[in-house]
Amino acid sequence: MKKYLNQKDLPSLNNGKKTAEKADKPASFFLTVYKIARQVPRGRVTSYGAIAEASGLKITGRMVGWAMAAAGGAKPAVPAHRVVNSKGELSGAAHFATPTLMQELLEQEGIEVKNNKIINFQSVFWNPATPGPKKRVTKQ
DNA sequence: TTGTTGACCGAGT
DNA sequence: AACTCGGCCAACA
Repeated sequence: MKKYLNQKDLPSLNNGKKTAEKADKPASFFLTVYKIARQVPRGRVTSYGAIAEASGLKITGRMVGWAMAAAGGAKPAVPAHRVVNSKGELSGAAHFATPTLMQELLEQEGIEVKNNKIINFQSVFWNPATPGPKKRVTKQ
């Protein structure tokens, strides 16, 4: 599998001018996804779908996962280990340097992982769409 | 160029 | 409870 070492190597970015016909839209959702992922605080996690939703772009969790797969060498680093699926499972663990690395990183941040799944997922979940106080539910 | 495949997700069978 | 399916975008074969 091909790996991207840094942003310059990413496909379809601004310099690629392929998808950048309009200026009011990002040329690629990669950067948007990375930006959101980097806001996840230490000791908290979010989900692929939540990032997709918060991006405001028409992308789905699948695309976020794909972006994460390419995030390996991105600078600044993307805390991809803090992104799990909607059930709190470490579905991306296999993509790390070692199959156990993702879990180890999470445990270092005080997150309990058992059976490839986060314990107390609900309480450590961090929603990028509502990062602040959890009042105000502007959902339509 | 067309078709298949994802670190997904929720709704429908 | 297990399974399929549509939606999304880009990369491969």
